Amino acid sequence: MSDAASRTNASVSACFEELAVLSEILGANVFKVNAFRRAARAVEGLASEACGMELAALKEIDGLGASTAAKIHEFATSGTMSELEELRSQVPAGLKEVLAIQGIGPKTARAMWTELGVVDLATLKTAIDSGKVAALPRMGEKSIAKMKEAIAFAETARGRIRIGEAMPLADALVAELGKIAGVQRIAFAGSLRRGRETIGDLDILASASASQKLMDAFCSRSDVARVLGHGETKSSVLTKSGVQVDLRVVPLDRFGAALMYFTGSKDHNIRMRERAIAQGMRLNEYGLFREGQSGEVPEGATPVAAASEEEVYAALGLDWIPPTAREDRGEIERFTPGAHRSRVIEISDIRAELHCHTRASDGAMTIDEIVAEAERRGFHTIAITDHSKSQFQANGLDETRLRAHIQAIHAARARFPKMQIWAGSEVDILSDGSLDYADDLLAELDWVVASPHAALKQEPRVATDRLLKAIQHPLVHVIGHPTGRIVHGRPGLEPAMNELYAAAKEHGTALELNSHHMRLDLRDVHVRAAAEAGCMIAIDCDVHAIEDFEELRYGILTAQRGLLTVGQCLNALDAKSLDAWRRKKRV
DNA sequence: GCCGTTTTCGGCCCGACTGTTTTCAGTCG
Repeated sequence: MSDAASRTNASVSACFEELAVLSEILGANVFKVNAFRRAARAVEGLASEACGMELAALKEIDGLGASTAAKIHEFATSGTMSELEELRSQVPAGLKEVLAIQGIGPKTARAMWTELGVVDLATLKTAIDSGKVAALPRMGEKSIAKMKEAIAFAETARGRIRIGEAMPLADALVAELGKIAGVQRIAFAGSLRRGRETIGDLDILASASASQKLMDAFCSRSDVARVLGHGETKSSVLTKSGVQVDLRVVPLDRFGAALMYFTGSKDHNIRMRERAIAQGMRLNEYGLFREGQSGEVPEGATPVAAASEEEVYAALGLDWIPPTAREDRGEIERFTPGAHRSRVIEISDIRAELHCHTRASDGAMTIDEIVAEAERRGFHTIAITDHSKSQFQANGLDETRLRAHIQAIHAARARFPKMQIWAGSEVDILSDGSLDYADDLLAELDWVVASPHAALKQEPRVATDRLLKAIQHPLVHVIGHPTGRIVHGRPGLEPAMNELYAAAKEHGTALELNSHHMRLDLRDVHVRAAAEAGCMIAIDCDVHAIEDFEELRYGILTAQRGLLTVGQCLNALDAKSLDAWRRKKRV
């Protein structure tokens, strides 16, 4: 761990998270534990690399203080944190997986470790079977049974699922349950509504005149594998595909407060409740309430605001904050009434698709089919960008085929007079940063997306230089999926992103936010940092088949999480401006 | 460990649920 390669924000964040878990097991002050967790999230959401920052600058970051800043500094120079090493030497490594079991918290984990010698899941199971766990205080028959079930679940659980799997499931559920008689309002909440790239479980919120009927219907759906809980206001099921879905029913006049509460994030909610308290109010899932003389909210009090999110935010002195911004990353300042803020991109702003594949390489559509679909969606521009020759497994085009393809694409212009149709390529950025076609051929193309596809485990410095070379190339318009990561698949390259942003701005090269839910690359924090650095971003769907156009919604959610403004998105330019931007690379 | 329109010390979000208890500790979201 002594090379600079692993000193990313993700690894710093993981250290703080581990500090939290280990100190929690050791019985540390819960506020100290929370402070470590908050530091972990603060670093994770940082625009620039924490390890490259000065101590003084680190201390200024919300959620970091003298102690956590010093730890980051130590990590930057030594590759580790001495306090973390100290805790690791005290706590068995396997206890972390014990603490991760649903229903087992720090107190229980600690008791089982110190009193029964439980050090991992295997010793936990042995301790349960031998009856030793049952001998602990407050540990009865039901607790043991639940623990066994939770262990079995943990051993088979899927973990978080990608947004592209969760969203269709949520849409279908909301549509299906919304048809049940008596349902007045229904919506999904949680991290899905915030547009996170992965989702732990689905949260669905409803108001209904006959709550029990809705709950019964929910629990008896055909794709339910197991009912985890079945009450009048809250039910949970596990679907056959292994996804946990929670349904909660709230009164219609409290829907806004509940939607806000269940949308989160937890950190955002905490900030909102703190804000309520500072104004002599209390906020919970039933509404915003004014405190009485005693400082408590009187029983049965009427809320100051509850029916809509807008009301609740307004009563707290804020403009409505979009769910994608609710991560405790400065949104309160941003959405203070009167604060200047540029309009963030929306799906209806997108008027061009600049990265797609036809049957010439590995796509499923013809040129005409893709152009027709783009036109149908109200786009003014489409760039056809099939793979280059090194992508032989994707039937990449050699020079001869590409020249013929350019002719075929240009010929389509006569059939779609209203569309701006560009002959392009998604040219491979080879491992040394050179491109897969010679410059003279690239110059014949209207549009060049340069992407890394192979050698995705390069050292960060090598990867940075490789991508910089492509960004600086005078014929390249966009860097496609810059890191090559796959969500829940592979980490991809870990270049010094700040260097990429600076070079992209200087050379007028755009960076892609690839909308496909498997990629989402750039990711949200990258988009935010790139936008702050003044880069142009292309939001593309990397279309291979007609349904891929629908991936745009995930790209837009990610862009919104990155606070990308309309003016910084290539695909939101009008046809003439976009063409003018393109031509800057063709003089 | 962090933080400040009550504070540089003394607080730190809130409610529900569960199972174990005769009043509440622990966990979760």
